[in-house]
Amino acid sequence: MNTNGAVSRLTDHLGYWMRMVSNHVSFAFARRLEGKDVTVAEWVMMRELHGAGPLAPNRLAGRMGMTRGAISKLADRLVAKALVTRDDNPADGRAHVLALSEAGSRILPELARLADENDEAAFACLTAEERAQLDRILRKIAGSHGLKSSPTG
Amino acid sequence: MNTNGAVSRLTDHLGYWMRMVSNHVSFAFARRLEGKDVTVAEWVMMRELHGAGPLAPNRLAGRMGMTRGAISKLADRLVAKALVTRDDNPADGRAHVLALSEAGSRILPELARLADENDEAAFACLTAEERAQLDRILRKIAGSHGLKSSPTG
DNA sequence: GGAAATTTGTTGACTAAGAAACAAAAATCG
DNA sequence: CGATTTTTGTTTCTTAGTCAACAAATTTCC
Repeated sequence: MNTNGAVSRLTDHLGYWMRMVSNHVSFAFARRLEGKDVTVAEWVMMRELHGAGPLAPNRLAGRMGMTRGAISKLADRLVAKALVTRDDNPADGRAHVLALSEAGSRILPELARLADENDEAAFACLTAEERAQLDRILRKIAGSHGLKSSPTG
Repeated sequence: MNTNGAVSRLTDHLGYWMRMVSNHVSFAFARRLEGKDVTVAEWVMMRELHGAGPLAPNRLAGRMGMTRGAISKLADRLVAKALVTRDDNPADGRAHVLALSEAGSRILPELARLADENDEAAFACLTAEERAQLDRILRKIAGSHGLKSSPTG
């Protein structure tokens, strides 16, 4: 393709459709989160803290594919909303420990339900076999590129 | 899934893997564009102007899934780099006409080549059949949600 | 044990986007 | 025609990131 200097069509790229669909799913989820006073990035952090337990900001940065600076400010917001707690790490004077607060734990299932619904709605048009294929293919790509984190942007 | 109030795993969501892979592809492309002094959003606008010919900012906003404000500033940057021209529309005193400049047209094939290479590299791990499946599935999802624009974010 | 290097979290400057307010031009419609 | 409404692009303010500089604490390595 594109061997003769011609410019291939934008829509020939799998990456184009990937971005389109991915963006749609993210936007749809953001819309669902409206009214819960939680952003997608905030939900990802809460979800991460739920799944992995209390974590240092540094570890979260790695898992979420964000910089430490971004995590610092994101945690600020969640602490301000009282959904996450930030404590000193007694074992290391530099480090902190971020954890879900009581209130955070309480609303998490509701947010998770919205996430489930969003995923369900986004891929409702696919047959079970197509979903399985998509799942397998996406995991194969992720595996082949060593993707383990979950970038938010 | 999640019928008993339990919080399903984050990685159970197709949307999770979609975002992960999509983000990776976009990041990889941004890396390829480094040194060309062109951002991904700038490339998308140039590509759009190449494919559809001169366009009003308003039309571009629709096609690119961005606000008019964002297009205005994006065009500012491209005009400053002399890759795009912005002229008054003689037929409508409000409207403008954005078009690829001579220089923009000249570097576009090189950028398109980078896009092709990026797509190729991103999905190199897939068999021809898997690519066809992925392409079909993504287009099916996009079609079912009426996605026609190409959001940049 | 102590100097140097590294790690950790925060901060400030910057960037790119969205939302809303705006002015100018065009379209609508009595 | 002329008043009102709509469209168009810009601008301002806000948001949410990155990057780089930084201070404090820890680790490394003689």
